[in-house]
Amino acid sequence: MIRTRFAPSPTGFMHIGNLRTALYEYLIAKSNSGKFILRIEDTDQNRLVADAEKIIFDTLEIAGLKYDEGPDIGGDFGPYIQSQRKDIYMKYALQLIESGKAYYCFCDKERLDSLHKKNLSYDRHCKNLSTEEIQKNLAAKIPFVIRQFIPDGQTTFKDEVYGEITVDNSQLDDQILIKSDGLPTYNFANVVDDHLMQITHVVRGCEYLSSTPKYNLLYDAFGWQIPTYIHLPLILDENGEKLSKRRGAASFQDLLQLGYLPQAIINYIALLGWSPESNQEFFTLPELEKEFKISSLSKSPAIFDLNKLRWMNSEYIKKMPFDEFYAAVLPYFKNSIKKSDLDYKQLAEMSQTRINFIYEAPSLFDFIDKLPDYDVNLFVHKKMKTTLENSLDILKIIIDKLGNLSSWTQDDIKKSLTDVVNENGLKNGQVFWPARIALSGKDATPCGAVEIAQMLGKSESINRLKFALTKLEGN
RNA sequence: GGCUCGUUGGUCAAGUGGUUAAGACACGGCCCUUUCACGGCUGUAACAGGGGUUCAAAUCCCCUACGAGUCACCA
Repeated sequence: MIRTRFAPSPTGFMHIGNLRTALYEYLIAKSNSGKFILRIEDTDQNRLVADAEKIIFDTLEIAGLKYDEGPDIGGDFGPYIQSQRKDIYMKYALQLIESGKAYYCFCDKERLDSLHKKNLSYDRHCKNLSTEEIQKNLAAKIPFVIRQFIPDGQTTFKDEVYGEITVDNSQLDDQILIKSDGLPTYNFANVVDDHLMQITHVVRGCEYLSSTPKYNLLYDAFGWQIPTYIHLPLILDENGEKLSKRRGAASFQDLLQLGYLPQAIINYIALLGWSPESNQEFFTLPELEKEFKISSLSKSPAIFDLNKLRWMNSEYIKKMPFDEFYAAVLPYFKNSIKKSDLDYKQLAEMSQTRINFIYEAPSLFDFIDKLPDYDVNLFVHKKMKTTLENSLDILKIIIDKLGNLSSWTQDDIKKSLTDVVNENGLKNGQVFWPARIALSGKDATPCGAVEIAQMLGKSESINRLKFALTKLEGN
């Protein structure tokens, strides 16, 4: 059975690249009836952030990535938090020392720094300490780390995405397995846990590609079975650089805050680095589970295009069942529009195809509370065949006609305006265009003159039409 | 710098020796329409460069260029 794991370190926010990794791990497991496991990698005590775990739980929850085992729900291979597994790693590290695959190192920081300055890798200064020296140092409580001994030769591994990769072991440092605080390094904890948790497919960003040989050397040193590796290409920002907080949205939380819908985000990032066999581009999570194939993962990095995400978001808004959309948008209308006798349902209907984000809906109707300052030239429209002159004349007729209306329904208003068209031998646009401009003061509105007049009410409508008259006359 | 990986339109991408080199976003045009949006139709635009192999190369090989990753007691 396939088992994958998502192993974030609790840094306090969910990078979009990490979320995609989690998504693919989830999909690889689920598309094969496997298990998806969550493991928290908190071995760096210097980077602990409060509530960071909660953000991970919440993100996966909102994204719909349900894990089968994890810190908060348990499982047969716990604990699922690395800081709670400290003793396990030490035990395995000592086992490697026994078999000569690892060794104690007592070198201090100054010594290491000086090597580093000369661009040298670790010189194995402590590799051949005698047993007595080691015992003496340990007894004297000299701080130590445990290093992996990298043998000569070459290491080859196979990645499902990148194929076979061979690296000369001379490129590899005798890496630290156990730090001087007694906690394991990421690489070591990762190998031990993936083995103990019976992870079959190791899925991670390709920044780990070059350290993979070290992993294999560890698996070999233990005599453990090497997992299937799946390295994922990077996600870059619009400048082709790493996604960063500075340049806007780098995290899932940022995107949510900007108004992107979780399903739209998931759908979009699923397509960054993977493509389906068909041309389908809208996927629910269950559909992804069905369609996902490791073989159609891409090798080259992808640029995160907010533009396309925005489009996808607007598509998700359009697809929402109306009641759901209405419930989501209603609070925004109530908070942002002062006029209270409005038919919010109608506003919602008019909004759904016109916005990229739910919160944008009220701004479509900003002309209701206050007529904006507008340029008189808005009345001129070539295609509508309107000019400053005929707009003035026509508006006079409209004011007259609407002023005589006793009932102010959309049907009544529409009939009146249509009458103006017919009775004066005009084109629709010649009446409706100036009316809408006068009523809204905007060249684009989410509805026509009739609806706007009805929303504003009779007296406000007449006022605005008369105001337009003075503008045109003063011209 | 060493090592490793990558390179199809502005962006995401299909493509696994023979195609008019898909599709989507963005951009332009047209239609629909009392504006805008939606919807429909349509246009511009790509195999990084150079050598091979082959009857035939975006697809295979080599070199170059460019980009990226990595070389920590970070993950």
